[in-house]
Amino acid sequence: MEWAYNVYEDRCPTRMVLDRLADKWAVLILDRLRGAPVRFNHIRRDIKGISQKVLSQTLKRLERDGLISRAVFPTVPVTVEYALTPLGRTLTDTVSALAHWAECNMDAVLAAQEAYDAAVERR
Amino acid sequence: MEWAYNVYEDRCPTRMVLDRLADKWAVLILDRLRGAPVRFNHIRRDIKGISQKVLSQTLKRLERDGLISRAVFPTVPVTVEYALTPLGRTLTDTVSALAHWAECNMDAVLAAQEAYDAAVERR
DNA sequence: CTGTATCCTGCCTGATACTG
DNA sequence: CAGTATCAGGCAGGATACAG
Repeated sequence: MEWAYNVYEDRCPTRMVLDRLADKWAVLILDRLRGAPVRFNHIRRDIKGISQKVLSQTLKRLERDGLISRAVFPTVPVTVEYALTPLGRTLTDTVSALAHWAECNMDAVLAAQEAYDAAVERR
Repeated sequence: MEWAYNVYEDRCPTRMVLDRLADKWAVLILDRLRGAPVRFNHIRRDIKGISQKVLSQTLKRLERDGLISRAVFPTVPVTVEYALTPLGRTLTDTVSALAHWAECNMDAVLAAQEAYDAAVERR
């Protein structure tokens, strides 16, 4: 499969979309939402190291991009559930493949880094 | 396919790897290198908008991660060719799938953005 | 041609505090 | 619980100049 001609162009819409996807937190969040809807602080607890601010920002961006939905329940205090939209669901396999690759090839990458650093050291 | 338990942990090696892949320029470069080896300035010209510095940094990181190789030819002036390593080649399909998704669903995302912005406007 | 070095600016982020 | 507002600091990234 080939990309369309304009992926390499600056500011083409495809690049904009790619920009969103090429984000660590977005990838983790999209994967986290693969199952049932999840609440804000639940995601926050699950994805270690993400700040409230960044989580909020990323969720908003993903919602704006139509990848996730936001449902507010008028409980006290309020409950908000995030879930994948149908569009977002078409992306999960791809995104998970990326993360899966990271899992599987982590060792190879770490070994390569050590070899590289050792080679630099010797110079 | 499920991720290993620790993807959600902070500073796990998998996250480190994911960090590298979740980079716009890295994705574009890896895709650009799918064919024959390419020289530095050739990549620079092809990928619009990338600066010399960022290209240099990203290439070095990808080389350190064992994803691409760097071959120096003692011509005058010197010629340097970058190519995918076997390890890097195992990643191209995944990375290209991501970019392909961006191409195919660009319109849906843009439409979602417009709808979102219009909804915000109305408030 | 293929980079590195330096400076400088702007944005991103964390920290903190506050609101509905 | 689910955010927003504000501020300060750091670091990524552009511009420019220079080197091998």
